[in-house]
Amino acid sequence: MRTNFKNVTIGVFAKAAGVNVETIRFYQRKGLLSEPDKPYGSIRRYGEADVTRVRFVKSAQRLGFSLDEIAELLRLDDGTHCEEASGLAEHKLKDVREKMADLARMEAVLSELVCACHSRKGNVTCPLIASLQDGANLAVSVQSGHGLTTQPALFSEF
Amino acid sequence: MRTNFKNVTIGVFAKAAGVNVETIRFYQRKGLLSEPDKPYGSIRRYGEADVTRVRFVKSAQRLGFSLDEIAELLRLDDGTHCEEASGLAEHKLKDVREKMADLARMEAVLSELVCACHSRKGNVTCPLIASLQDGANLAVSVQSGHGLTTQPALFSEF
DNA sequence: CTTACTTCCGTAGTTATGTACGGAGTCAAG
DNA sequence: CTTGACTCCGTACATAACTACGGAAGTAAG
Ligand SMILES: [Zn+2]
Ligand SMILES: [Zn+2]
Ligand SMILES: [Zn+2]
Ligand SMILES: [Zn+2]
Repeated sequence: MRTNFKNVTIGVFAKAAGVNVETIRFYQRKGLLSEPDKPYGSIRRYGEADVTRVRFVKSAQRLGFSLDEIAELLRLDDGTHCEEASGLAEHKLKDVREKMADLARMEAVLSELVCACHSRKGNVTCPLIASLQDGANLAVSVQSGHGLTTQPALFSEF
Repeated sequence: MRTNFKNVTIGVFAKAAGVNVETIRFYQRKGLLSEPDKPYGSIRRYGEADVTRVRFVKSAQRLGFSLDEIAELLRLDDGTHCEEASGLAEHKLKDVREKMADLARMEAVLSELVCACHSRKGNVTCPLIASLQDGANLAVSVQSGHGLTTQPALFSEF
């Protein structure tokens, strides 16, 4: 294993974790990472556990968890709260599926518009622009609940 | 038709368009909406065309276009630029499909984790938390190109 | 004419996730 | 002992799309 760190400085640690030094300090401010003590003077030293923690954050982030939600997951870090953890994951899974449905709707409308654009014959006006003007068939109506970063709160208001 | 507005004030206009007054003014600053003149004094008056314009913006937004991209679409508003318009829509469609693939990957990993959590027997540690710790099977690796609002730049850095 | 509601305009705040900057202190090499 | 790289810390900036605020001025009702 090359991940055998002990008492390294923040620069080495950040590089090992694959993030910016400023990101480390930002996570510390957010409480996602603890600020270790300074054993040899006035500089903090980091170890393997810290790299693991950053890896945790980044893994969860890839699954769509926000930093606040990750903080919540980290409070279950001892692994004895299977119920709570899987509850969070199920909630997130629901969010992911809702977002997928939203995107499927967008996909349908967009591909239809592109198709209409390509097949216009002597038409004067672009069908795509025309559709956006009246917005008739564009009632995409994204869910926009909590969860994954979405388009800004889009309720179908017409 | 109840959409027969003429010379209404910004408050009525905003309500008719289904947005906040401040949103109107924000769109004007961004150049998405023009600031009409003040025929009867020192207050601007709005008409049906303005409502149509806001509807355009909101429709395009529902399809995943950003305000900057919508400004671009609005420059093709005369409908004589079918090529350019469909080009933009095709690009956006590509973005939407990439995002769908990203979410499909997240869905797979998340549902697997939830399943593992539910089927753990006498296991001491929660499989979900454990997986996040080492991040082995979590190489979700979201595309994170330009386009739809996504998770913050997630490249698989391990 | 007064009161209450709008409008106008500029500026500042919000949220999420970082990134960057500036100055002071620290550490190791030469 | 000096130089250069690094760390520490607080603060400011970046992005997108709004949202809110404050004060002056206009407008409508009574
Ligand atoms: Zn579990
Ligand atoms: Zn949710
Ligand atoms: Zn077209
Ligand atoms: Zn793109």
